[in-house]
Amino acid sequence: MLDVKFICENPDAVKKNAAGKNERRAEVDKVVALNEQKKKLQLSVEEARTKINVISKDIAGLKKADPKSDVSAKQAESRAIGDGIKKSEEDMKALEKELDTLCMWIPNMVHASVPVKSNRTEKTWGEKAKFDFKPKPHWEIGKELGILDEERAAKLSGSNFLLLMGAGAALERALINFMLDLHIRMHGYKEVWPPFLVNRDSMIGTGQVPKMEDDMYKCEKDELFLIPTAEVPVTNLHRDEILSHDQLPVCYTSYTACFRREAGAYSKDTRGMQRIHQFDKVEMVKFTHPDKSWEELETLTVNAEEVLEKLGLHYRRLLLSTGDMSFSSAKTYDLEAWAPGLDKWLEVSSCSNFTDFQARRLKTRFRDADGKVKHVHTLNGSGLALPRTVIAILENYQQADGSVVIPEALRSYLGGVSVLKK
RNA sequence: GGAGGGGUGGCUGAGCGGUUGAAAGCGCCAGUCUUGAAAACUGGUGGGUCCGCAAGGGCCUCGCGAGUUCGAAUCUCGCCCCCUCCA
Repeated sequence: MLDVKFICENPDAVKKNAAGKNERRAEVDKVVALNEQKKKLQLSVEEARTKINVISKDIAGLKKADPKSDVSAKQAESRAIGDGIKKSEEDMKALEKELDTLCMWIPNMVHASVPVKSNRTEKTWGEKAKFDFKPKPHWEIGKELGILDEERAAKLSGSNFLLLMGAGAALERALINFMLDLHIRMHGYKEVWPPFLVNRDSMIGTGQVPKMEDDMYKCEKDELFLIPTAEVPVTNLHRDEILSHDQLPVCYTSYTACFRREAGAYSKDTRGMQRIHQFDKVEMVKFTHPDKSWEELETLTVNAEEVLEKLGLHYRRLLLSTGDMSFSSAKTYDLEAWAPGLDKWLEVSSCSNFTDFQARRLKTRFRDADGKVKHVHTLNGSGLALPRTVIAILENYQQADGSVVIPEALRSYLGGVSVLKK
C-alpha cells in the first residue's frame, strides 16, 4: 500500500493514478479526511494517557516513600481520566481500521516511463516459424502424441485442468529443472521451495487479498490459501524483517505449482493449456535497494528472456500501459511467446517492480549505509510459466508427421531425447 | 487429539505488579591507545507513530487479541506458533 502521508500530500496525483489503473474503489478524499480526524483524536487520547502515566508514577513515588500513604484521591482522578478516554480510544481504533482498509484499495503509483494509452512493444526476438503445412494447435499435437489427456483431466477434476502423460510429464519436469538451473547457476538466484498453502497475512502482504480474494482457492476450515504464484510465499519470506543494506539485492528463484480459480474467465482463449486452474511456474523474486530497483527490473526481465532464447522461441517484450498493469505494480514488462498453432502471442512471463508498495505492507525494510531504516523495493517475474511455454514448444517445433523436435538446451534434461514421436 | 514447557531487543538471556524500553554478556558503531591491526579501555547502539522549523517531547511496542489495576513484560481469559512426552 501507499504511505498515508504520501496520499494526503498528493491526493490529486493519487486519484489520477488510480483512475489510470481503472481502480474505481480508491476513495482518496475519504482517506485524507479520516486521517485528519484520526490525528486529532490521537492527540487528545495521548494527552490523556500522559496524565494517567504521570499520576501512576506519583503514586509509585508516594508508595515507595511510605507504603501506607493515602493515594485514593489520585487513583480516583486517574480512573476518571481513563473512563473519559475509553470511547475516544475505541473510535480511534475503528478509524484506523477503516483507514487501513481504504488504503488497501488504492493502487501503486506507476512509473513515469509507463505509457498511458496502449502497450508498447519494446523488442522482438527471433522470427515466426515457417511451415509448409498448416500448424496444429497444441491440444491436437498433444493428443496425437498421447502426452496430453483432456478427457481424463476433466474426469478427475473438471474443466481447465491439465493431465500430462509420459513424455509430456517428463517435458514439464525437464523445463522446471532447466529454468531453475539457469537462474541458479547463471543468474545468481538462490533456490527456494516454499509451502504451497499460506495464511491470510501472507496473501495480504503481497496484495492478492482483499482485491483478488475471489480468484483464490481457499481452505476455509484452516483459513489457508493455495498460492496463485510463488511470489506470495517467497516475497513474504522477509515479512517483518529488517535486512542489512550490504545483503541487497536478495534474489530468489522458486518452482511451485500455482492455483487460480480464474473465476469468470470466458471459454474463449481457454482451450487446451492456455488458462488452467493448476499450473507450474518458476518464479524470480528480488528484494533490492530503492535506488537500484529500476535497473534490477531490467536484468530480471533479461533473465526471463534468456529462458526463451535458449529454447529458441520467438518472443516479444511488451511494456504494459497503465490500464493493463496490476494493482501493486509500478512498471511491468510482459514477455509473449509466439504460438503458431493458435496463431497468437501468449503471455509467458510478467516482470514487475512493485517499488515499496508491497514492502510497506510486508514491513520488509533494510538498514541503509546511513543507518536509517527504509523500505526495500520488491520485484518479481515469471521465469517462466510452464504450460504456455510447453504450448510454444509443441506448436513451434511441430513437424509435418506430427512429431515434435526438442530444443537443444532441453535434451540433456530428457535423457538425450531429441524428438517426441508417437 | 491429550499432558507438560516455552515465545523478551541483531543474538544469548535476566526480570514475574511500580522511575523497566527493559539487567548482563555477545555482536555492531564511534573514540582512546598503536606505525597499522588485534587486545584493553570509554561512550553509543530496537522499531512505529504523533506534535514541533528545529532542539526536543508525548504515545505505543516484551508472540497476537481482550480483561483486571491508579499502574502490566510481569496477574486473568482466548488465539497463534515452537519444543518435549503420550496416544
